[in-house]
Amino acid sequence: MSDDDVPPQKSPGPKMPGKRRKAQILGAATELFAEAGYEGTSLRAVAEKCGMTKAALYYHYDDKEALLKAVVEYRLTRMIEKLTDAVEGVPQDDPLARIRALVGTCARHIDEERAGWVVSSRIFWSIEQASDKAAMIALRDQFENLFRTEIARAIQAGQLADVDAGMLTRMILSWLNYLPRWHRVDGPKSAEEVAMEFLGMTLQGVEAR
Amino acid sequence: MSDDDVPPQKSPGPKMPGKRRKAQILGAATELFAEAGYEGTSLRAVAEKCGMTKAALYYHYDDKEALLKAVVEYRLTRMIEKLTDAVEGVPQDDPLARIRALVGTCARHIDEERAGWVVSSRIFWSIEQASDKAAMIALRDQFENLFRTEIARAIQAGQLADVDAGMLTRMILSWLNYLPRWHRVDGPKSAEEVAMEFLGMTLQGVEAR
DNA sequence: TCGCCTGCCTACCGGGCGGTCAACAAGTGA
DNA sequence: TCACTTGTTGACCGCCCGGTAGGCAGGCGA
Repeated sequence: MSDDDVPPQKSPGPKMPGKRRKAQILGAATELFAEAGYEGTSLRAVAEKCGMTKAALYYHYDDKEALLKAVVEYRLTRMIEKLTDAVEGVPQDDPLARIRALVGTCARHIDEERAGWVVSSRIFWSIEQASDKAAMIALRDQFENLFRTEIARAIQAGQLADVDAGMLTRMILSWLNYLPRWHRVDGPKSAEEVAMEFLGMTLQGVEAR
Repeated sequence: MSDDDVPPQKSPGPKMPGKRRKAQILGAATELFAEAGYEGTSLRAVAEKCGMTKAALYYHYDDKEALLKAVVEYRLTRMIEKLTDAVEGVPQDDPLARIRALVGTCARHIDEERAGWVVSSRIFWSIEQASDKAAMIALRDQFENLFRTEIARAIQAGQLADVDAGMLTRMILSWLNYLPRWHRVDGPKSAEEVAMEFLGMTLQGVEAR
C-alpha cells in the first residue's frame, strides 16, 4: 500500500488571473451554445473546453443562465459599440452613407463573431421566461434603433422614398440576421459583400424599368 | 385545438384509432418543440399533452429524433404542396405574378402553421449531425427551388433586372423565414400583407428617384 | 511568520432524461 | 370460444444533468 495522505494532484489548475478565465469561459460557452443550443450544451462540456472542472465554473458565474446572459449582453454591447463608431465617421447630412456604413459594419461583425451573434439573435424568441429579459431587450432595441433612426432620417431628407421606416428596418435586419444561416466563410463572397449587394438591390429595386 | 375529446374513461387509455393518435402526437410535439426547442422538450411533456404515457409514444414513433424528423418533413411537405398549387393557377408567361403568388402563399402558410415552421426552419442549422439529414435537405432544396426557378425565369423574360437569381432568392427567403420572429398575430398587418409590402419594396426599390 | 483571499479540486446529491419491458384490456375474425 | 392484433400502462434502468459542500494550494499583505 502506498502512502497517501491525500490524492496528490500534480498541477491540474493553471490558475489564471481571473479576468482572463472569465473571458475564456465566455468564449467557450459562446461557441458551444451556438453549436448545440442552450439546452443542448452541458456545463461539463463548457468546463472541459476550458480545461477545468464544472465546479470551478461556479466560482466565476452564478449559474447556467447567468452565463447565457453574459454571452448575449457581451456580444450585443460590442455590436452596438462598433455600429456607433462606424456611424460617427460619416457626416450627418448623408444618411444614405450612414446606412451603408451600418449595414457593412453589422455584416462584418456578424461574420467575425458568428457564434456569439447566432446565440444572441436566437435568444430573444427561444427563452421567453428569462428572468432578466428586460436588460437584453433594451440592448436589442438600442441595436435596432441605430438602424431605424438613420432610415427615418433618410426618408425625411428625401433620400429614400416615403415608405414605412419600421417596415424597411425590419426587412434589412431580417436579411442581416439571416446571413449566418446560409453564408459560408469559404464562399466566393464575404458577408460584407453579400450585405452590400442586398442593400443595393433593396435601394434600387430589382424590377426591370 | 389538438385535443378532440377527453373521454370520461377512468384509468385505462382512451385507445385511439392510431392514425389520429399519430397526428395528435405530431401536433403536440410541434408546439412544444417550437416553444422550448428540441433539446428543451421532454418526451414526458409531449406524452402528457396527449393525455398518455411516455411509453405509449414509443409504439407510434421509434425515438425522439424520429419524432423531430416527422415534424419537419410533414410541415415542409405541406408547404411545398401549397406553393405548387398556388403557382399552378398563374400563367407561365407572367413570372412576376407567379412570384407574388409564391410569396403571399408562403407568408400565409408560415402564419397559419407558425409553430411547425419555426421548428422546421430552425432544424437545418441547429442539428448538424442528424442521421437522416439528406431527406430533409432535399425537401428544403425543393422548397427553395420553387422560388429560384420563377425568379430566374423572370430575369430571363426581362421582367426583373439582371441580378443574381440566387442572391435575390436568398434575400426574399430571408425576410420570409424571419417573419414569425417579430410579426405578431394580433398586430395591425397580417403576415401576408407584410410580405407583400416587403416584396413591393424589393421590386421597386426604396431609393428616392 | 501568520492569516486571508483567490481559484480550483474531488466527491457527491436529487432528479429528470431517453428508452425498455412484460403485461394487459379491448376489439376482430374464424 | 379462442387466438391474434392494437394500443396502452406502470415499473424500472443507467446516464447525465445542474448545482453544492468542503477542502486545499499558492500568492500576498502585515
